Amino acid sequence: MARLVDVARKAGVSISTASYVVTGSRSVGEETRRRVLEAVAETGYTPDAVARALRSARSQTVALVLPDLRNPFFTAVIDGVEAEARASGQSLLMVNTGEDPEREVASLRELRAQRVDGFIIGLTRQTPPDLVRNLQNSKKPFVLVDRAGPTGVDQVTVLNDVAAKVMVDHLLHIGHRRIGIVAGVRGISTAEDRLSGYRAGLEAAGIAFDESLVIAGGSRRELARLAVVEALSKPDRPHALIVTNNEMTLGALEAILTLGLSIPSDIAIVSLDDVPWAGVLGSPLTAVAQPSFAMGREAMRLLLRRVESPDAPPRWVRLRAEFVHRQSCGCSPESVSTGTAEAGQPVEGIGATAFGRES
Amino acid sequence: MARLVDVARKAGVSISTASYVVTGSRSVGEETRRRVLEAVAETGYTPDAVARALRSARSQTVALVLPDLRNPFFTAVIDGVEAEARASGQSLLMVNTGEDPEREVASLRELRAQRVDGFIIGLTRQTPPDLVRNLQNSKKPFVLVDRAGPTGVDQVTVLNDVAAKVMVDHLLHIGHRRIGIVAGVRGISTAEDRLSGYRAGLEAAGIAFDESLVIAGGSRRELARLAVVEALSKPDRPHALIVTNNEMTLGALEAILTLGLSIPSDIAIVSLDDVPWAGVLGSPLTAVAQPSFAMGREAMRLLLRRVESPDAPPRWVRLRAEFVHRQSCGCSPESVSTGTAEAGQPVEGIGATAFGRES
DNA sequence: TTGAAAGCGCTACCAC
DNA sequence: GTGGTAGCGCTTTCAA
Repeated sequence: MARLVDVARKAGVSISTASYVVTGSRSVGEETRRRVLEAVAETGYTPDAVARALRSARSQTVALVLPDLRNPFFTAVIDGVEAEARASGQSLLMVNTGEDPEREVASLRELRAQRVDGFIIGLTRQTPPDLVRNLQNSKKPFVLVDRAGPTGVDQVTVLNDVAAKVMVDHLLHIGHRRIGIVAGVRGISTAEDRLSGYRAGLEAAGIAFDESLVIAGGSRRELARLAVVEALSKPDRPHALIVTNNEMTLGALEAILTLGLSIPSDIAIVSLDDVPWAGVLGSPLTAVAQPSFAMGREAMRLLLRRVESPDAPPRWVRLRAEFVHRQSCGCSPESVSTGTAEAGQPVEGIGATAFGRES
Repeated sequence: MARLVDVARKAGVSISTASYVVTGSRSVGEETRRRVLEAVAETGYTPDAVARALRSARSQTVALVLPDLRNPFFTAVIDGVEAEARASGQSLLMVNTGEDPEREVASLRELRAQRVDGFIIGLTRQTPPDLVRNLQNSKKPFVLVDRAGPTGVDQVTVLNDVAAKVMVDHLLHIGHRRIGIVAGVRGISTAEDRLSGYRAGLEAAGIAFDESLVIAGGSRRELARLAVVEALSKPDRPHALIVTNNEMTLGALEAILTLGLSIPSDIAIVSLDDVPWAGVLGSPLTAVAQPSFAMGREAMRLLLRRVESPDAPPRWVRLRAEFVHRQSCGCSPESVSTGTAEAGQPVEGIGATAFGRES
C-alpha cells in the first residue's frame, strides 16, 4: 500500500502538504493541489486508517453491541446501523453479547481498547443498572437502542405502550372482550411498556384489568409456548391474544397448533413485531411492525451527533410502530387491506424532556 | 486510559520490560513480572489496539463482508463467525454489500485501509470473476463462504448437490414422480449445485430429467412466487416441489396459498434450508437445514489458519446439510420424528484436491 | 503558501 | 535479565 510519503515524493511536495490536500484541512495552492491529487491517483493511495486513528484519536469506527444476532428484529437494526454507517463513512465493529451481561461488560471494555468513537448498545435483559452509569462516567459517546435506559441518555426506542394499545383497541373494536397478553420478562422497558399500553387500552374502554389474562411468556419462544398451552387449556381462556415479541409469537403459534385450536375462530392473535412469514400462515398474521431499520439508522445518527458535540443535551428518539392488518385478528378477509408489511417508518424526534414512560 | 508508560513507572521498570510482561514475548524475572502485573491491575491498563496494530501490522481484526444482513441464513453465519472471533480474540468489522458488486469492491478497498488481517466474504450473486483473482493477488488472507469461488481458494460451502439429492430421494421414496424444482439464478455455485443434485437424484432413479419441471425462481421471494403460481396453474403441474433457498420457500408458500392448494395433499414441498417458523405452518415444513453457524465458525478458523501460515495449501471445507423430516413432504405424521431443527453440524474437512463440483 | 518535525502508544531490535 | 530507542503512518503545531 502506498503511503503518504510516496505521494509527497511523487508530487514533489512535503508530507505535510500532501496530508493537507488529502484531508482538506488547510488550503493549498492550486497547482500544488493538482499535482498531489494526481500522485494520489497514480499511486492508488488510501489513507491508513490505523495510523490516522492513533494520531487523531478518532477511529471513524463505532461498535454495535447487541444481545442476539439471530433475532430478526436485531438483524434489521444492524441493517439500519450499517446503512447509516456506510453513508457517513464509519466502520462498524460488531459484538454479540448473547443476552449475557458479563459478556456485555467485557465487550465494552475491549471495544474501548479498540478506540471506537462510540457505542450503540442493545442492553441485555439483565443488564445491571450501573453499567449505564459507568458508561456515562466514561465519557465515551453511546446510544441505547430498543430497551430503554434512564433518562438523560441518548436512546432510540419504540412507542411500545402505544403499539400495545393499538392492538388492544383493534381487538376491542372488532368485538373481543377477553383479551390475553403474552408478556415478556418484568423489568425490561419494552415488556413493561407493552404491558402498560395493554392496561391503558382496557381501561380506556372501561374494562377491568384481569391479572389472570396476563400470561408470563418470559420473552422467549419455548417459555411462551408452555405458558400459552397452559393458559389456553383453562376453561376461562382468553379469546384473543396479544403477543409482545416475535420470539414469543412463534411459541404462541406452536401452542395453538398443538392444542388444535384454529385462528381466528377459536382464538384471535396479534403479534407485536411483524415477521416476514406472516403471510404464509393459514390465517395471515395481524401484527404491529417495529421500525427496526429506522431504529438502527436513528441510533447511528444520534451517536454521530454525540461524537460531534459531546455536550449537546441528551436526546430520546421514540419511533412509532405500524399496524399491519391481516387476518389472524378475526376480521373478515374483505375488511383487510392487502399488501405486505413494508414498514413505513414515521420518525418522532423528541428532546430531553420526553413524554411517556421514563424507564 | 492508562498507557504502558504509566504501568512501567508504577512498577519501576522500563517501558520495554512492561511490554514484555504484558505480551509475554520475552521471559522476565519473577519479581519484576509480579510488580508489573500488579501495576497493570492497579491502573486497569488495557493495551491500545490501535497503537499495537500500527506497530505490529496485525490488527487482530477481521472483516465480514456479506450480501444480505436480513437473510436468516447469513445471520446465522454471522453468529458463527462472531462466536469464533470472540473465542480467538479477534474483532469483527461488518459490511453489507446488499448483493451489489460495486459496493463489494468498494468495501474491500476500504477494509484494506483499515488494516484488517483478513476477510470472510459471501460473494454477491453477480460478483465478477476477477474480484477473486484480485483478492488472490493482493496477498491479503481471505476465505469465501457459501457461494464458491474457483479452486485454490480457501472456502467453506455446503454439499449442495448432496442436499438436493437427499430431497429428491426422499420424495421418490414416498412415491412422488413429478417433482419440480424451484431453482435460483444460474451461474452462482449454490444454485447450480442444487440443480445438479436434483438431476442426479432423478437419474439415479431412472427418471428422465424434464426441463419443464425446472421453475426459474430467480433466487428471490417475489420472483419465486410468480414463477410458482404460473407453474402450478398448468394442467401438468408437478405434485411435489423442491425449493432451493429460504427466500424462495416463502414465495412458493405464498403461491400455494394464493392458489388455494393444500400441502401436502395437492402439492408436497420440501425446502432447502430450514426456517425457525417451519413448525407453525398447517403442515410443518420438511427441510434440509444448512449448517450456517458452523459455516461461519469454520470460515473464521480457516481465515486464522491462513493468517498464521500464508503459504499453507488452500483448503475447501464442505459441510453436510441435515435433513429435517416434518410433514409438508406428505409423509404421515406418525412416520415423522418430532423434534425441532437443532442442526447438528457434521464437518467435512477436505484438502485442496476437492471432490464434487469445482465452482 | 509551504515545510520540518514532534509525537499518538506500542513492539522489537540492539546493547548492556 | 533489563533498558534505550527507532519507527509504524499519520496529523498538526510551529516556523519560515
